[in-house]
Amino acid sequence: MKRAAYDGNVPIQYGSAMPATSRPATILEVARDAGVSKTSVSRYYSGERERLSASMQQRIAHAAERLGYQPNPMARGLKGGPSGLVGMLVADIRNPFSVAVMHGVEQACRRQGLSLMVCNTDNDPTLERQNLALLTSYRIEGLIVNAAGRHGEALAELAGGGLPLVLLDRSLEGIDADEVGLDNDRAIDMALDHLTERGYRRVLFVTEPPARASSRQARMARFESGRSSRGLEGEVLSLELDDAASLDRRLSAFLEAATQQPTAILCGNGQVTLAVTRTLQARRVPLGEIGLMGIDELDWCQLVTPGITTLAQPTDAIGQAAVDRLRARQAERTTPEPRHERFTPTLIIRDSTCRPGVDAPHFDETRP
Amino acid sequence: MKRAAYDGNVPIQYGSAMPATSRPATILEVARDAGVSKTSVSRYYSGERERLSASMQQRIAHAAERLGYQPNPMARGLKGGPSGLVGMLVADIRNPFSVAVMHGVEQACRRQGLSLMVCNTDNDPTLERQNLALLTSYRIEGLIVNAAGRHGEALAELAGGGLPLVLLDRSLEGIDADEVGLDNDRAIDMALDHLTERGYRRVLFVTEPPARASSRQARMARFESGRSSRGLEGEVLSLELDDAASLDRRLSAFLEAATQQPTAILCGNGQVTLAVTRTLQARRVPLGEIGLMGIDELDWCQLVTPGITTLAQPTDAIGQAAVDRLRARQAERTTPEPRHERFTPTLIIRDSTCRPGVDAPHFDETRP
DNA sequence: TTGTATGCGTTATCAC
DNA sequence: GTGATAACGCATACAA
Repeated sequence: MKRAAYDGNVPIQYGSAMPATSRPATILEVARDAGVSKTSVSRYYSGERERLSASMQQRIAHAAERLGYQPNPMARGLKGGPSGLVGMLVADIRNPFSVAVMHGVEQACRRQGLSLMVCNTDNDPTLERQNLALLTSYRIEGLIVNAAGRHGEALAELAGGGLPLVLLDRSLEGIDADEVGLDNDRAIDMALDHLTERGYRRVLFVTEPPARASSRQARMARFESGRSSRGLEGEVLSLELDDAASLDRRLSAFLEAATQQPTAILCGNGQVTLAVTRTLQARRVPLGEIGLMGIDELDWCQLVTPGITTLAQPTDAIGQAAVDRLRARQAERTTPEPRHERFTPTLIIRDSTCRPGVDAPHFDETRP
Repeated sequence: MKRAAYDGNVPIQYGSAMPATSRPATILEVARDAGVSKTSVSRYYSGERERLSASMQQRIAHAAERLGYQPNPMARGLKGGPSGLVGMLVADIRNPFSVAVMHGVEQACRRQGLSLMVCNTDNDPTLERQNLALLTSYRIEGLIVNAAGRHGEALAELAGGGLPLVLLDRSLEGIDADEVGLDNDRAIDMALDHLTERGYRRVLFVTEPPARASSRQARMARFESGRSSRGLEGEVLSLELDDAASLDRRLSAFLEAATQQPTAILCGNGQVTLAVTRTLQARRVPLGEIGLMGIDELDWCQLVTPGITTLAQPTDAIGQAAVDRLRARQAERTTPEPRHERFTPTLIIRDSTCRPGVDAPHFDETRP
């Protein structure tokens, strides 16, 4: 059934590329305007441009520009074609590390001609499920997950259903998916080596509860084994960061314990570093004399006197790798062996790990 | 406008309910399984549930759950129905302020049963245009923009075409859109009042180049008028933040100028505060003696000795207001008078604006 | 209350 | 090379 609006006289003379109506132009309108069939226009936009005659290409290009035509991804998606969409599930959008990786993912997607659809779960399993449903409903071609990881079943099913899946900074049992993230063992080793070298003999590892995140477990486990193998004293402190009072109490208890050993604190991630630094400052704890070191580099780590030593993750590379894995999975029809890609952090030494009178203050290269 | 499909009344179940095939179930399959027509299933999910008999509701619900059915938003969108999608254009996803507002927007959307699609433009006009095309191609029902604002034409066209548009922290000439953001005049006044009260008589306002962002212009203009009306000395320093050397040079020139007046620096936004703080620390400038104050509250402002005084924006409220404006525009068919919503910041006083020997050190309530 | 028929914009399968 | 036509999954007038 033809509608009058489509018959013949498509309005003319738009200066710029602007649709006639508020509604975007359709492939049919372009076809009419160019005097060709829908099929040809479709071919023009579906990578079969070479199979069209030069004159037809001209006409289509011209008409499309005049009408401001732009293929409708909805309609494309309906037909089951590639959506050009990659989904990403982020546990906490306000976490700078997540944002940094997201930025890397986004850049990589752009280079591949893909669009990224990000969903924040706010660490809420319900939201995680809803967002998962939303993403799949848009027929994403791949999914990058950096979320709590309850409901592994849902993810497992998606992966089993053939959706390329990459786990970021997480691993999930029984899931056939690629993993990309920090080399946690290496990171902890680097941290312990550095602290040992600086003369600290007693170390507290502070982490958020590891139950829900495998990377936290990995770091914690490596810390324990690495600490004892190096003959260091110390322990692990695992708690929710929103409970500032508890953190203060337990941190103080550790620091005030009767011991002569030089003491340091190692923070399991950036959020922990923030919370711990707050507490230490409130207690007027002298940084350096009490060592402080964190995983994840943040804007302010060089600003807090005397500068906080960190292990910086290569976030852009991690994001890029995640997208690469997705593409690789997409290319091979056969599901390959799940592959794990682990990145080595960069040690940024500042004076929070410089004991006064023992080492000469380190020159902070990141300082202007 | 009905939007029953995603209002949360329909639990989306993974795990127990999963289609046999990897491809999601369609409305037709549910209809078959339940022994009813497509239409009835459609009605069930389109807010006309009450008009169906109880037994039919039962059968549909059961079948849908068994098959893991979930309406396909692509197909829905094709028919021109409400997409349930709100778009957001962000200039810089790594800017904590933008992320904070985004989080507020997201929460508000969730409460309204809307989904949010965020696009980062990385301050790149080309990307801005591409992302704009992407968003519109998904038939978003409203657009929240916090981006550079070149290509105002494209936005103007969209708004003219009836797309509800909200400008965040920006205004664009000749655009008929709502605006939500900080009350810039009030913020600057509060800052100048505070600095004056603390005895500073000479103030430098540091801002990124205001050409592309109206809020920067507004703050700058108000600063100039407010400064002179208060009889304060000072000037405006406008520069790109990536040029650290230039910032260092010009900042030093200002501070070292021969004058007896107590001097302070006011930072136009969080990014500026970060860059300026870096420079001051490198120069070993004593904060407080030289006043420092910033617009935007950041994680680390309380950590940098002796704590940086800031004006905190109510980011959640701003995000919520943006979505509210969108809904209001959506409701009224007639385009109402563009409305501007301006929020008052909260002054968080720390010791970077406490001159030694003049005021007793302020007790920082944000410190534990 | 429930079902039938049609169109939304696109791509794939044919035919010419 | 190019074009007609049938799906794709859903919503909606319209019919019963």
